[in-house]
Amino acid sequence: MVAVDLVLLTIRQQALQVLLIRRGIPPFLGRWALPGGFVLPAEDLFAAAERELREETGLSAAAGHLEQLATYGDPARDPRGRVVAVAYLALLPDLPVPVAGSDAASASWRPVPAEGLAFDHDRILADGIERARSKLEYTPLATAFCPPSFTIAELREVYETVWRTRLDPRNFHRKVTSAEGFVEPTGETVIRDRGRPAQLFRRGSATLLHPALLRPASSA
Amino acid sequence: MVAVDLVLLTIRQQALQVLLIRRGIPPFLGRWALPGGFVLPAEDLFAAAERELREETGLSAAAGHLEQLATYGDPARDPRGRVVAVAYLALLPDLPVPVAGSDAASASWRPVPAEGLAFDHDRILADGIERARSKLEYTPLATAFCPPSFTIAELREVYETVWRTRLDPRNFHRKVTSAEGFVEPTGETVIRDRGRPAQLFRRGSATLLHPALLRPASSA
DNA sequence: ATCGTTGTCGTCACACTGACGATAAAGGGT
DNA sequence: ACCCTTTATCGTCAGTGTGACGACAACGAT
Repeated sequence: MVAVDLVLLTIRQQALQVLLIRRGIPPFLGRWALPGGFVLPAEDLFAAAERELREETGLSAAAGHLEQLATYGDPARDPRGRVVAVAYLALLPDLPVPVAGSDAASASWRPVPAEGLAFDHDRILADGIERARSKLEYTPLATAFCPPSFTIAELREVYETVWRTRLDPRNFHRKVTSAEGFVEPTGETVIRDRGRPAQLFRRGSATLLHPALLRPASSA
Repeated sequence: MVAVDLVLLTIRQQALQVLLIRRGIPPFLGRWALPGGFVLPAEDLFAAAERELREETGLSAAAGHLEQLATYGDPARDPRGRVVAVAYLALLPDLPVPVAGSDAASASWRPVPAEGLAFDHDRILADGIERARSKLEYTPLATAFCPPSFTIAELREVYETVWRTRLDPRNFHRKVTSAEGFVEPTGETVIRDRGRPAQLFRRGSATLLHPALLRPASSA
């Protein structure tokens, strides 16, 4: 009667992508759906979300970020009967792992926006994306999409991808490095493709950004 | 198995208060608890929250503001067995009604912080208060605590009470009146206690404040 | 009339922002 | 070697929002 559904977001191939599973059984046979499953009788909700995350990706929650999103309880959301779904949102770095499918034969990363999902998963996904967009503004969670060390340009690409915007590299650099506890320099530098080598950074200790990085007004 | 719990906040007697019910049956007999109840088999979660709100206060959700807060599912949170609680947060104007107790004999407004509540209601209440504090920053929801028309000073008292801070009346006035769609003048004026008459305002149409009203740095 | 009280407008220095110029440090081609 | 392109990083400047606070307006009480 109580299920946990996951919105797993990552950035692959310059695009925001979500992990979806093609359903092998009715209802919604053959349709894409968010991964999820029922909560075990003596299991905490967060623990259930962590378990699903591990089953689907092999990752622990520590690698990225996992938080409760919202709960969906429309009596008609599941044709089989009353199922209340507690949705969790995860932001994950790009995995070399091509999704260790456990029971789900065909799981894969799909670009967002995705449409025509099973159940009310279109709305859950939309809510998750909006939450992610908004959290980038006032928390350092963009680093959850990055590997342990990264350049400012890579962090900027995260913002540009999630917000679907272009950001001025010079202003972005200034804001990120002046926001207390957002990123810390590792001291190393690295050459990515062309151009001058960039400094490497790791996540800072802040949980809230001050000042915040507000997205530009027009978000079509 | 699925319950809805309500965090009903209002401002009475210059203080932030929450509606609590003294439990008449075990477990936690005699302790204060958040109002709540089980979700009916064919009932939507939001509808269940609205129903509880109406039963406890006689108010409809339209009078104030009602939103989902979070879901709590620790297997041990209810000694009687597994109950997943979907918590809702409501911000309400000060009711002349002294709480129309339906089944709950002893419901009353209690000042926050309240401690020693039944179940995990201490945490739910704390989460609700923090959500309310934070929402005042970037939404016009402070008006949900006010009657249909109000003065800027009354709106300021809402902020001061919820944030436990003093705000400069002149700066507050400037920010509120310059934030697009926050409040609209009704054209009328009113004399409250002493001093110069104040203009009356009603809620504007905005759902997001721009620019936001950030709370001062130190929030003890 | 004077005073205390509350509401409203103005001023000023400072912080943050967006737009954009300038320089640094790499690789590629000739 | 020498340009040229590319990317990273630092600086500048005007506009805007903010906190601190002065000034005045409009009421009731004395």
